[in-house]
Amino acid sequence: MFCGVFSKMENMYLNKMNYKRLLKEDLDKPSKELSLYLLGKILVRKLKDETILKGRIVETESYLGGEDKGSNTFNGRRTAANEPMYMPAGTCFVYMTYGMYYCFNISSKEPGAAVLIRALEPIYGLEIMEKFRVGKRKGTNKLIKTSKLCDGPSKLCIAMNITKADFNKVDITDPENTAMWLEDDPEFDQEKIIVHTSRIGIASAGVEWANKPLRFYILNNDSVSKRDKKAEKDLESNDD
DNA sequence: AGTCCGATTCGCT
DNA sequence: GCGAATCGGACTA
Repeated sequence: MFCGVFSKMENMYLNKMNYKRLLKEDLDKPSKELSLYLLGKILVRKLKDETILKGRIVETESYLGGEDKGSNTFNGRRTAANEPMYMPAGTCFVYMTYGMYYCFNISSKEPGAAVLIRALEPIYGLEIMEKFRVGKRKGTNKLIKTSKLCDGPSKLCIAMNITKADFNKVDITDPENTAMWLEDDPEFDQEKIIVHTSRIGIASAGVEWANKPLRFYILNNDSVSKRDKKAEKDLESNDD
């Protein structure tokens, strides 16, 4: 990728009109419903120097409160660290995991529940995303395929420069917040097939909750973090 | 493509 | 102390 040169995808994007910013009422939905609603929506990031980065949400996971053993809020647990999950729908919840990565969630309507944004299809600002991703790694300067820039919950935080310090507890629907927001894409094909499958990385929650179909992704999208071939095959056979 | 492993900080017990 | 909603590199095949 060369400086100042737009990719084909970016040029396509530039020809489109501006999309509508999502409002509080758009996100005021229970976690599972919000997970599905957010698929296809555009996450927009404006850096301090006004650089714009955009990615389409292609994979989400729901974390419920109460009974959900995979959730930080299991059994009503409420601490300073998980407080954003109890805040109004549209509140960003950014936490550190494995000592070195962030995960970005958006809280949903029910107290103690949220949606983890697991993957984006990079749409705009690819060069800058790549710079953030490559810069974070030590050693190699190897280029990263566009579809691999944001194909994981922490990769997308690096590529979009989403940090806990800047975004935890921030309302993504607040018009005053011009650093990050969500946009609708009226041209997104709502008929796209959505795969419902198990969540990633919560085996220690036990099989019952680890296996619940609370992860959702767009079928055949290259930027999905982990495909479930069995679930995809089952969809196929139901489709006849 | 699948599996294994080390990195590294923080919040909870 | 312990373990984590992960990632990338190394290795196998």
